[in-house]
Amino acid sequence: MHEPPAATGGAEISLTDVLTGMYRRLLTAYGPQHWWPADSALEVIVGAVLTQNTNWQAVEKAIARIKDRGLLSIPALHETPVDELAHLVRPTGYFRLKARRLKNLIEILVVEYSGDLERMGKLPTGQLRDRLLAVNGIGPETADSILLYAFRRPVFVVDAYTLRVMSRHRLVLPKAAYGELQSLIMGHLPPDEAVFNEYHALLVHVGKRHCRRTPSCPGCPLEPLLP
DNA sequence: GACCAGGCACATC
DNA sequence: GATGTGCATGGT
Repeated sequence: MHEPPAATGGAEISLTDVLTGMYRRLLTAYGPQHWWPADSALEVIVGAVLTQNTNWQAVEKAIARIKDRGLLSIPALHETPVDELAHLVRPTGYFRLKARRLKNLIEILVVEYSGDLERMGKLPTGQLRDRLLAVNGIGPETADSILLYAFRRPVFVVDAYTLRVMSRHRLVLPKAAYGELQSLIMGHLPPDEAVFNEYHALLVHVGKRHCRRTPSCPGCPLEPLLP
């Protein structure tokens, strides 16, 4: 994995420089995003499942409903019937599916780690990721969100906004696979959990406002990015 | 009334 | 390996 040699005229820019420059521009324009908006690691995990293909406002409602009933704990979620959980997370859509997915995750937490997130957190990052991915309903983005925002591992989370922003700026093709974009980014940035945390949040923020399929992007802090 | 939102699993070719 | 489809509510 080599950086392109610096051009004699100083015109060439490495991917590391591009990614670092994007990060700096976004942070300057928008400031720290304070992600993940949650009070506990368990809340991050629940939110990560509920936000699948769903806007965050709906997730907040659902989490509030769970909290209001005092069910935001591993034992309580484990005891809650799946139908009752489905009712609570209804605002997020796919509610039967998501209730089942939450139960799948809670089940392995209880059975394999005594319902103790800290015990699960003793696994090295690679093994932790594999274990999460083996749960039905936990895909790469959900697993990586949990790794980064609940377990604070230096893993870059790729999502629809990441792809939108990066492909618009020609760093990858619009149809790039998850792992392709993730390894591109992680291969060119040092593994810094705090930076990955902030960077992903900033990409979501800018992606909601810009980088859509429009010819120009007035007001975007990333424009112009590349020559 | 479309269209979108911080995906994923599964079937089919 | 690539592509298509079901899952579903709520806001704009």
